Amino acid sequence: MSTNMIRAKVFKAIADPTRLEIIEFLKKGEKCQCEIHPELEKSQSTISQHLKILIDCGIIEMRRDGQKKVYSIKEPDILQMIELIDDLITKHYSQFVLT
Amino acid sequence: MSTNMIRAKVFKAIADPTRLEIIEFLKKGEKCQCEIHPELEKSQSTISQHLKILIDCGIIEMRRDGQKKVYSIKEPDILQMIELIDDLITKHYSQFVLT
DNA sequence: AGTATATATCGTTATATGTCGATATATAAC
DNA sequence: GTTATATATCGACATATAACGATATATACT
Repeated sequence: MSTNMIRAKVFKAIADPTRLEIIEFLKKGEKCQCEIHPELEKSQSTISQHLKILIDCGIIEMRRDGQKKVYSIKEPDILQMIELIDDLITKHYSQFVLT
Repeated sequence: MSTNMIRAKVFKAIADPTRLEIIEFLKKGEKCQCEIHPELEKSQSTISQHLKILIDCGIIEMRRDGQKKVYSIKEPDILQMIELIDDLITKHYSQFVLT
């Protein structure tokens, strides 16, 4: 698999509104899946699959806590990436206004 | 449109191997479309559409030069984001090796 | 062992995405 | 104006993705 295919896979893992919501929610601290899916108003099944995608590319991590599985941000650089995207969005939109 | 939907849209714009190849090619300097599609071995139609996506989210920009349209990286932060992704990939894979 | 809670997986569906060939449009050169 | 080159758009197709309900599995508690 080429470098850019791997890169694309990781970017794709981030490039979804629901997964970005999960990342934002985990900024508040570690959360179990049973807290995440009611918060985001998505089915348990859906959240389970999104969490798997984020784990598989190393963005979040999981530990068991009894019956629960508790998720947290593993790679804080992800937050920096979201800030960079926000900067880009701000610049792009302000340019739209100006032109 | 929610913040995370906009963020997702921009991340999606980056999250494609062909578009990442375009970005890499443009690191060498500005290029016209007629240089890009033979280099990447994709159809002119395909490259045209990818360039539009990158322009629409403000990652690259275009200027006309006679018959040609010349493209360049508008937002160098994109390169920093790719570096962050590469770090994440490196960490994730090395962890796999260790465990 | 039996029940309750939490999570994972399966099968299905709707929509989005990437790609191409064919064609349309735009600019330059003659 | 005609021709050549460069780019954009259209229509079609294959594949990927996101979502869900239903069901299976795993853990904890009696």
